[in-house]
Amino acid sequence: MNQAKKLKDTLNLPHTDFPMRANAVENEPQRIEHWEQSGLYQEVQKKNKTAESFVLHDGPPFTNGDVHVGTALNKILKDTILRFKGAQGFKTPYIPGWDCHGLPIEFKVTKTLRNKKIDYDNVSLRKSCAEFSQNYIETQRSQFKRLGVLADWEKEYRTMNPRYEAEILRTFADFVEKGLIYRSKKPIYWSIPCSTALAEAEIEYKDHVSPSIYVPFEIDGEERCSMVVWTTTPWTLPANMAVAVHPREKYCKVRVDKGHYWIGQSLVEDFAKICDFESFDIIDTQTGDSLVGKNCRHPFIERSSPVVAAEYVTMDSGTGSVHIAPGHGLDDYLTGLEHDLEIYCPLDDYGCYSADDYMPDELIGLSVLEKSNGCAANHKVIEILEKKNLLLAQKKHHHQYPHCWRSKTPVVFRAMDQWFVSLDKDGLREKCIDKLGDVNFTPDWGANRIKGFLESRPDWCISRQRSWGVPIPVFFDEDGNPLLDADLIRFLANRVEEKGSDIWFSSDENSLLEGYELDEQWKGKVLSKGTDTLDVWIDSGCSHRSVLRNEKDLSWPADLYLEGSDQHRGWFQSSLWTSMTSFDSAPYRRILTHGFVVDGEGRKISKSDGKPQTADSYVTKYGADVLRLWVCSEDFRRDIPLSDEILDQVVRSYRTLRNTIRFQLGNLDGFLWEEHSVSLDKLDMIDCWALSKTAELTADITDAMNTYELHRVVQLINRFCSGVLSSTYHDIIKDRLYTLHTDDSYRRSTQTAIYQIFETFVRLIGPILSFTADEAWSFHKTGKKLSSDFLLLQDWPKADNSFASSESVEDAQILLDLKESKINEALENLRSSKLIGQSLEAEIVLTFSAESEIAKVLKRRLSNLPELFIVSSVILDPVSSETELKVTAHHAPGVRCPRSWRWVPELVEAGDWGDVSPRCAKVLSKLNL
RNA sequence: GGGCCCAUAGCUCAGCUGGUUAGAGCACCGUGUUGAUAACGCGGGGGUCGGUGGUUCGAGUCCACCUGGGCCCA
Repeated sequence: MNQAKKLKDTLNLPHTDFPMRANAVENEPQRIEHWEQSGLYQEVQKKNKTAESFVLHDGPPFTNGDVHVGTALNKILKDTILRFKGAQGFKTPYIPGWDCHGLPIEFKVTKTLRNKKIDYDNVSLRKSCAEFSQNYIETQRSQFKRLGVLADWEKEYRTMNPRYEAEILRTFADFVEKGLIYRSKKPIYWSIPCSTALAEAEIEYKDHVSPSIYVPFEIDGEERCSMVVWTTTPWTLPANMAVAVHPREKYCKVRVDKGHYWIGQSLVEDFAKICDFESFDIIDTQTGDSLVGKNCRHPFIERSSPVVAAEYVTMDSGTGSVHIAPGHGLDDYLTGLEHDLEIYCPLDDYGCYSADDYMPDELIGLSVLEKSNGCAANHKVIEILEKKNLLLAQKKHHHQYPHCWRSKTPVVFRAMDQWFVSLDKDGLREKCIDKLGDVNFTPDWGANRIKGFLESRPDWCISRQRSWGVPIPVFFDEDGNPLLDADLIRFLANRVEEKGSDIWFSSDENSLLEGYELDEQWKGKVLSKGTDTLDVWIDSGCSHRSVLRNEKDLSWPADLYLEGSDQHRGWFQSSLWTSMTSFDSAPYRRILTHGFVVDGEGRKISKSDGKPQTADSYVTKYGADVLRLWVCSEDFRRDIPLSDEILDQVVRSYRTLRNTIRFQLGNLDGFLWEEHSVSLDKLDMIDCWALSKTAELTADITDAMNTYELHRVVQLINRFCSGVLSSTYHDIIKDRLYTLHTDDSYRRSTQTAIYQIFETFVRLIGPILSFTADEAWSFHKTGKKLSSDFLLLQDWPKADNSFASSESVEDAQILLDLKESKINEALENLRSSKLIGQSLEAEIVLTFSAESEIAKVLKRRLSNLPELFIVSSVILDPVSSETELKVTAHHAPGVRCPRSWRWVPELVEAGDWGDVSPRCAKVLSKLNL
């Protein structure tokens, strides 16, 4: 064996079994299993059992697919925050949930059943939906676990659980009791052949040719002067209740032989052409505003039709005046609400005009359904207009029109009776806005956003003509009068709690009501149960009640709701309404929102791009810790970009972190705290400095964590890792760690510091890099990959300020600043001149004014300087004149010690090892061999 | 079309109440080391702060408008 090899064996080179590469794809699942088998979640709860609690209430993801990368981001943020709070000593019960009901599932299941030609009724459809939902709960749960999410999975909540459903009904009962529930009409999509309501998702848009007609509405009290509307659904004219104009657009009064017409200014030419007017004059021009308030006469029904203002009126096509049928369109409906128009819809379930006081006899019974020979209702309406000479023009109009996904026929908008929650009764809306003042928002504009929604939303339509949901427990008598009774609903809620909401669908009216004492007025009546279900926003909006108030580990209100910013309109809002109604206070103390995952260009990610959307597709490639590090390195309050470039960068910084930890572990090999640690007041200068930097880091990270600025945490970690450790501390201490005697006090001093830095640093990254930190901790404590020593059971580090303003730390900082600026510059010059390679080959000369401040430091720390600057020797050259400190460097004189690689004046003999520096000789002499 | 929000080096982020040549980490280029080695050190080149106009002695930082993007509505 050659001398070099032998000498190398006398060094204390780092050694650890902590692998350089994570091999996360294989190792992380093992760790998850280990956590689960050890009951880590329960252990953490046990540790903080008696402490103040921090309740993060989980917003339930919808159970209709694999976990999306955005959902993964959400759960990772929650988990990171909870791990931090848990380490801080808070009791952090975390019960995840699932949102089960809703149209997307019902729609998918219905499609599958139909494709398989399986007959179904409400009960069997609901059973299939429940199975569908449950399947995805299993899938998503395991995908969440794979991300490292620690939770009380045993107690997870599902909105389809009977106990949960019962609380939904109790919430509804509260609404009823407070008199907030009322019945009113609202237009919905209706499929005539299927005789069923449709949701937006069940609509397919197809090319369609509709008749387009121009119809004058004569203005009351103005002879031969009309507003003119343009419509492509003539059959809705009988339901016309108003004519809308844009308040700020200009309108012209056009004079032709037949009379005068008000037409949007920019549409006059087109209009005249379409109507074949030979000539026309414009005799007046007004803004829409000044037309508002006029009254028109319906063209063929004895009814007036006021001119109203609507912002959505455009001058793109038509006449600038819009036919408003509040019972047949959503815009029309909202305009109707605004102007107190009747939501009039003279159409039965089969799409035929029904008889009432208004409907002309010749229209009654006619179908509005489009058949091969056209639409009977359209034909007749046009015929009536022609007869009255009120058809200014008629054309064919090609456009996209909604069709029913099942029957493939055009759907109609049809107002039907729905249940609403009155949001203004007893000042509910004001109270909600008011209570928002007690809620903290991160980012703070969240308050503004939710407030905007609260202020502007119309009354809440909570009924849906669906099967997969919680039934609205209402009965109707034979005249259609509803029986809506809070006590009865609570009675039914108790039954649902026992049997699930399926009983509503599987039981008849008598058995549902069995055991309930009806009021006198209802006794003996033939009652039939309603068929509507509740809006699913009620479902999830009740979670604070069903979960926070019912689980004994949890408490109400929650300390934190943390969801995507879309939930300002969704869950945050629905939860607030239900909470205010039942408990007169908000269910959360703080709302934290994150943005959406976008691609590298900042555009939304969509399936059509072919880029992966599921969390799994990333986890199986990069592992969970890299994904967690990505989440936490982004400022999640705005859009969160994700691209290969970004992930590559995250991977690199992960490797750096991992390697830094590995270096520390390697240098703690054989170090036993009880036996070898040095008392803190005896630590060497550079070790004190490193510990003071660690204390700063701890304070900064704790601060960033407390304000949920996780990206700042990651930046701090990275900077510490490279700036404080790799390029400075670790670089400097290598000499003493490797070359001094194992038990040398300088070496032990440094190991003491590393030990503390390691324990602090690993705890600091623990909430984010949960797998890696736990792995490192286990190796640190037991030398093994998996052990029962869990990082998560450790307390959050406290910033140790004992070194903050010590002379050692201040001196070190001055000297390190000098190193980073002038020393490195001098060394680099030497290196680029090919005079040295590694810096140990250099000798430094420092010329400085003897009276300067730095002179004192240099003199005081002379013996530390070579090590600090990583050179072989340092010569001080104090001068009496006032001069700026100057650094010169040259190749060190003397000979190179083959063991320490330092250049010394001369080598001494060290037995079998040959010639080494005196310092190394001393070390070697102490070795027991 | 409306409400809310975002826009600083190739990437991820700092830049407090407006004030010297706009910072960090990563990447890149060059280079050293081969005793953290599928690692580590040193050096260097990159932004005029999305655009335009304004307020001001002075603006990345305030105001207006515009452009691009996101969420939610229509």
